[in-house]
Amino acid sequence: MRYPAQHKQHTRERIVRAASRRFRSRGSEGAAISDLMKDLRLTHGGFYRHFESKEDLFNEAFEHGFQQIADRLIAAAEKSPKGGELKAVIEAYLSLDHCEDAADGCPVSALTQEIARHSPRTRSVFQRSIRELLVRVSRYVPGATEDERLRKTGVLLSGMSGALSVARALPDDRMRRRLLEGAREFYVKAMMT
Amino acid sequence: MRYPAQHKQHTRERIVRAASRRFRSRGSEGAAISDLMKDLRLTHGGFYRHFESKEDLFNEAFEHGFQQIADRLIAAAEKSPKGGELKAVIEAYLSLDHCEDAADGCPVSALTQEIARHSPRTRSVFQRSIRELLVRVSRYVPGATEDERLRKTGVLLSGMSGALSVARALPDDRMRRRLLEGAREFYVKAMMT
DNA sequence: TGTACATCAGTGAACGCGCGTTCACTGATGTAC
DNA sequence: TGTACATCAGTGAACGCGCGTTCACTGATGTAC
Repeated sequence: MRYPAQHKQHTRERIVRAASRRFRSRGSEGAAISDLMKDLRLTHGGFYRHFESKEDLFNEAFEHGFQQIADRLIAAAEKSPKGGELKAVIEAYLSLDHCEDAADGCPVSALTQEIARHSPRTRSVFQRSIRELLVRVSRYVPGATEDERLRKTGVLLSGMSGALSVARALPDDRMRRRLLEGAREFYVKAMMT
Repeated sequence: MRYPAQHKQHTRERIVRAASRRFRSRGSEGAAISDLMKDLRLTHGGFYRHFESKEDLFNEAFEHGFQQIADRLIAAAEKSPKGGELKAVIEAYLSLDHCEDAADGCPVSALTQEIARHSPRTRSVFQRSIRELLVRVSRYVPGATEDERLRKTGVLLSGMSGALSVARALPDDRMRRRLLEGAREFYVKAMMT
């Protein structure tokens, strides 16, 4: 059957959103295309009307995740009291909420390790995405020059993503909370100076 | 044919070592048992004389990787001048060598994200392994109490693993070096106080 | 000491399953006339 | 305005492949006698 003009684009966006969640919570190999399509009450055959390959979807999906986490960190900063923006960013990133919700969380802490093993194409999409994230977040990070702020933001975000990844792998709730708490304190203190 | 008494154990250890390297460089899904066994000039059928399942091997393999990285960091500390131990640990972890050699590198920066998606059994092996690593490395980290030193070590190692994972995913060599360098400077400075 | 049998690490074919991808088909709506 | 045809998002069976796991078999050496 023939669909209204914007129908196709709408479906495409729904696929990206659903995929982005699934990839972040299960990894790219843990999320099958037929399951993705089932999420949207579609069948797997139609997938290839929208994307050339699973890898193409993967790339778009984590790009979308990068925008989502940037929006979220910026929202946290903007609603915090003047001067507390960076602290708010750190506490949002290293929150228990973020730890427990990988599906809507930062792609860096969910997918970096497998992206390192993906194709050059995927890795360059990753590089572009993370650079944009850094640019957007760096305005809350102190530093004499733009360059210095970007550098510090890179260290901060990669460091926090490591803490979050480890926390998610720990089965013991207490140990997980202690790591997150320790990391929050550490980065807030170390980044303020 | 029947083999000498210690033959079986020897083969088992060879499998663990080969698997440990392969898993760290390709992930657990990227390393097939038949390839692992081929590395040792054996066939895949014999694998199950040594391990109950691939998951069991995976667990032993990353445990082995944890010991390896601990040995390496301690060796770096021990051969550094008095008072420079922590700096040596940080610079060894965040070295370009370590970045380029995931196969013999730290399992945290190679496998944590997928371990978070593995079974509780695997995650508890991970927890035990990382705790041992922290205990061994914490003696070079300043802090008033053992507890404080462990905490700081956890933040440090998880943070460095994040920087290393991101660096490995970046396709651009310059950006990778800058991140590693920035992280080295940051952690050396922040951890000394 | 010699003989018959047991052992068991390793072999390689086979099984079963999941999954990415392809493809002939459907059928409601748009377009040409 | 009405009719014939084209379009194309979505369907679902089928294909091909990789891979974890199983299993009957091999054959050199150890053990029982």
